[in-house]
Amino acid sequence: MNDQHHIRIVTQRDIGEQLRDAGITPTQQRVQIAEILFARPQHLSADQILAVVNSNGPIASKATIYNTLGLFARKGLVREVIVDPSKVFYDSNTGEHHHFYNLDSGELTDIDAENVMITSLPELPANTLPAGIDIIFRIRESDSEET
Amino acid sequence: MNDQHHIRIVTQRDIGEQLRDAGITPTQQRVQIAEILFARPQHLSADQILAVVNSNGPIASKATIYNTLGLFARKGLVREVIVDPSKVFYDSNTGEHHHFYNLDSGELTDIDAENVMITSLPELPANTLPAGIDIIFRIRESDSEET
DNA sequence: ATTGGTGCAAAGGATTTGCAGTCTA
DNA sequence: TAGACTGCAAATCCTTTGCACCAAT
Repeated sequence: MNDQHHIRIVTQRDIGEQLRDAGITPTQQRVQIAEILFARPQHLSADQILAVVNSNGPIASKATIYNTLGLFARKGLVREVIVDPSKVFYDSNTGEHHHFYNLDSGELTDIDAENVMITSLPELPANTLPAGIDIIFRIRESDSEET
Repeated sequence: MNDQHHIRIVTQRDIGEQLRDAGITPTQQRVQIAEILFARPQHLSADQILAVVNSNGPIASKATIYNTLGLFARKGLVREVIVDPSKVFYDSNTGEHHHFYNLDSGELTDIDAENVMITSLPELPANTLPAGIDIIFRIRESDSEET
């Protein structure tokens, strides 16, 4: 059990380093949020992160969650996924990939970039540079009602 | 000038027919909103439509705009484009196509579907059906600042 | 008359902001 | 200690809702 403890500390240090490398001061709240996000590739809303962060006692406020997620996104640590007008998802998978969005469950699923090959690219408008491609496959449950 | 008038009336009738064909009762407000949207393929936010509709005197309220746009979207007359967390765009082009989204100007531009060929499609999750594909090329002005 | 549609204002939910207090370096 | 970061609450912004009034059948 001491090893367990040791491992957790090491993990935290690594995250601190990562944040520092990204030019972010690793505060307690930021490390906590980063730990949750980077535990595995996942898609969480600000609200969900707030709930998880504070599940063992109050650690961060709503404002801090938003500030931190915005900061992480600007620094490229997470990717904002905009598929639902009502909220933004933060994706801890920053590799090139796309998404399924289940309209019925609201669930977001990764699609590896190599499973979606675009063979023909459009010409960019004058004086513009590419800033990213989002491909969203909207899906529904096979038994869901038709509108 | 009488011809002009005549033409406008005919146009309105056509839109009324279109709405009826879509199962929508063509009220004055709905026709006005449809006229604006279908004048040409374009991308407008609820707010912009509100402004245009009422530019020559108050014709529709904010609630009616939202109700109508939601109705049109459910009936397949317009397509909701979700690229900006702060607002939804309504696209009067319902043909298959994709978008450039200029992060600096907020401008949305159509890309003909034939200019984006996807050669490899991912497997859908179990028990789901396709409900649409959105492809968004995010771009920025070539002279814009890097974060 | 009945049903559906509209307007207004209030309610809602997500995100941002201002400022005082707290932590990091 | 100085500057950065956080918390709280109020403020914003977009969108939805509730309910009374108006319009069409």
